[in-house]
Amino acid sequence: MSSSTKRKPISVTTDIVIFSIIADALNVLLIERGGEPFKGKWALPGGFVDGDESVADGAARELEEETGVRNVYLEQLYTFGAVDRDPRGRVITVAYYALVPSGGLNVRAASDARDASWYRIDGLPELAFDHGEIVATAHARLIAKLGYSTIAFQMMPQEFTLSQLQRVYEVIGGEALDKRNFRKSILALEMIEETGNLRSEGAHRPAKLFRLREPGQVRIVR
Amino acid sequence: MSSSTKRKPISVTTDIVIFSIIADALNVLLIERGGEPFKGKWALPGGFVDGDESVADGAARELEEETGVRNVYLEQLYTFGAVDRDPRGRVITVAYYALVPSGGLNVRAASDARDASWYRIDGLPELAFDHGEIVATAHARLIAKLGYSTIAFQMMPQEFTLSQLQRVYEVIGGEALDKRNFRKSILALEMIEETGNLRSEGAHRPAKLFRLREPGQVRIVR
DNA sequence: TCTAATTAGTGTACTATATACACATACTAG
DNA sequence: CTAGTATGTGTATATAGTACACTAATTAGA
Repeated sequence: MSSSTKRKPISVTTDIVIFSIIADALNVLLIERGGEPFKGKWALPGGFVDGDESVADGAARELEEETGVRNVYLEQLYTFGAVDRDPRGRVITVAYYALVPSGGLNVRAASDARDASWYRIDGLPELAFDHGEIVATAHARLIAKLGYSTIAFQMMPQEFTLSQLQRVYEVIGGEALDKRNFRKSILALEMIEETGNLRSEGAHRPAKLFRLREPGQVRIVR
Repeated sequence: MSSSTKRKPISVTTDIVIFSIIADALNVLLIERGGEPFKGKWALPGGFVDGDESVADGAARELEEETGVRNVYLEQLYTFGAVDRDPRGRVITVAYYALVPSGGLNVRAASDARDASWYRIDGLPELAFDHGEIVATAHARLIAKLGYSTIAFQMMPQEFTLSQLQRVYEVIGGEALDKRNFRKSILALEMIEETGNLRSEGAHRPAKLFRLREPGQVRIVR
């Protein structure tokens, strides 16, 4: 490795695309920037990696600082390293994406007085830096992984109905699914079990509640 | 983003897992380290990212410096960011993997007088840094992508026979495939066409040669 | 030049998986 | 007690994947 040439220092950040299903729509958490550059624009939560923490730890720390949640699904997405992606200088970012269960989160309380809010993925404002590209990459990854892994379970609360789970698949996948075939294929995975409880939430038959057999486990299927 | 705290500087490198099929086996290109740390140990080709080049450009540059090849398949793999992965200090690496067509390469000539050589993936020496983990990650990615993309075509020379292609799938996937089913599924992709030429290389019927319709194109299939 | 050896090249029947589809059930609101 | 609404369930069909055996074209050597 070359050691004599002077190298312009490169700063390293993490940015996190935090997904959650809210009101039957896929949402992303954004932070309004308080300072330049891109003051007033919306951006992904994130920040510089400390010298004494791993990149993954930095991402988990930022996630907790912005949302107050721990132990949610967090996966490295891609590293964005264009020369001019940050006007302040040479900054590369290791992007992650996180899945937060529906309704499990009071974001504003945890978000350090900065203006944070959820935006529907199909109604995003203009984003700072290259964060639009990062969100698009994360969205594509999420859609792809829905098809060959059990990642969708990571967006469910502790107890959930099969109809709720189906709505998650439909909202992310963007197409309606057959109820009987959906239930057949989900139950065949043997990832969930009945809790024995029912949920009544309307003028109709109550739904059985299910839980994950091994929370946190994500399998590759198909 | 915090700006007042002093940050220990983080250096950024790229490391590249260069795969090629040689003598019906999957091989990886390694470089013998000439200096400390890990002097004499084998390591992945790679080096520091310059301040005025993108991370992807840095990877492509390292690839060309070590192998002399350009325009081969090169994909970002994963970013390895553990605190203590490099004894010299805080260094994170953006790992890539590359696919080089069989027989298209004279590595030693291009490799800048350092000792470079191919190792079978099932007979690797002990590697420097966390490069063993990087190779394992790349190998897993390659096997997975074989199953849902047309990435295998990127390891073929300009003209190739269907039997050659089948051997690539068999060598990477690690299991024998049925000849008729293999040909049926490959031709159904409509990715290749006959060149009209034949290759005779032994005491048997000559094989039809094929070429990619759109070289460089990689599709997601299935 | 004939025979043996070797790899190339080809189709069909069967099995497993995925898809399409309709009605009874249990509850609430009025 | 009736109307409305979301839950819960099985079967038949279509599609995709898998298993399987022989002929063709060449070279080497008897």
